[in-house]
Amino acid sequence: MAIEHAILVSLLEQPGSGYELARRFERSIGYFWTATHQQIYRVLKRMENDGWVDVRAVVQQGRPDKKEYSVADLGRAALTSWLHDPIEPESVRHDLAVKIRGAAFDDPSALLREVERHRQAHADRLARYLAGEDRDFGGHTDGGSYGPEGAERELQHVVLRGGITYERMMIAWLDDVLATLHRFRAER
Amino acid sequence: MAIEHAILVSLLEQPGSGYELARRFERSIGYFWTATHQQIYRVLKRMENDGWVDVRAVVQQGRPDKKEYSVADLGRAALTSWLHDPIEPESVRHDLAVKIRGAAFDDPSALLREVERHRQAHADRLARYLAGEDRDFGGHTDGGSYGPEGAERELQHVVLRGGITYERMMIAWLDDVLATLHRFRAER
DNA sequence: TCTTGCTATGCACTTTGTTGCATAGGCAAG
DNA sequence: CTTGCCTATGCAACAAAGTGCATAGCAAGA
Repeated sequence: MAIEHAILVSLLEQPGSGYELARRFERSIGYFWTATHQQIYRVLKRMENDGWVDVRAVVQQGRPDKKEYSVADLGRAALTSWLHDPIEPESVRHDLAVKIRGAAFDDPSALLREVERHRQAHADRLARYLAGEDRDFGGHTDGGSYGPEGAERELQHVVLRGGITYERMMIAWLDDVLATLHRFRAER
Repeated sequence: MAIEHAILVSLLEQPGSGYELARRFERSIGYFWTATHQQIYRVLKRMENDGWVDVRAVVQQGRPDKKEYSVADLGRAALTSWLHDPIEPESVRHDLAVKIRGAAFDDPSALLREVERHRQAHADRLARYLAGEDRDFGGHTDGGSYGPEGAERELQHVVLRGGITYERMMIAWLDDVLATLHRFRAER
């Protein structure tokens, strides 16, 4: 099982609607898990049927009403049980690596541009992460915002540091790839 | 599209049977793409119907006969076309990161063991990668083996270096996670 | 008022991936 | 000669995920 647990964690950190969850999956949680809104609504419905979450209709002004979900006891229990279950170390899926090995059988120039694009995308993500880190975990104690505190905050931070480390690694590796491709092209 | 291209690249590097491909997906290609044999056989059949690959029955002694697949012109063209198509930077799926954020709502001791297990798994993988690097790309010119040469070899190497860099990063990050969890536990 | 855009929710279809099961040849050890 | 293991291929059922489409409230500006 999978996305259910990411949703449970997100709802424990902060109850919210499907729409809000979808937006969190574009940032924060999205650093290590992606999900479309269709998927989220579908899973939320199932979780509601299974009694994992409670729903509350929230009337809003100036925008459509929404359904706010929060974690029910059954959901909390399901999460705890999952947290105690060992999981397999993730298996990666790197299309780009396939392309790189495929470049041996093709003109490398197109790949060069592709790798540069990816490098840029990772540099952008890194910048976003660093901005987020400064905003949410920078030294300043923002009296106005009510973010999570203590352990919750520290654990969010260490996960974000993971994202930052990952992006830095990718950039370094893509530089290695670029250098290799340039060498390869020069040889022809 | 996805696994088709990984298979095409693998078959270009070296023709082989479904069984052999499945084993490559446990090593080499498996560093950045996973696939079960069921999946591979299914896709190979489709690729054969589409004329992407050619089949040749190979009679073997001491073991069951096999079907050796190699890339046909149509497959080669399909690969080239894919190589020239831009792809989206991969989206990650880190169950462990979900668990780490979930640990804020649970006893962290269980997670501590889990993270240590993962750290060990990554250290093991790193050791395997490094051994493979030494074997296949170490300075020695092994006159007896006929590995790929030139660009193909260099590109395989840079992908392997990516795997090595990734595992090193994961180990470093998991150490950070462990330290954070220890601190969290000490605070209680 | 018409269009654009954001909030908000959802269905239907298709593709992909996973799990379980089944078959079969041959080797080696007990 | 039976059991276990490796090679080798495949089907069927199911679960998960992605893609496309549809609806609707409300606001702001052209």
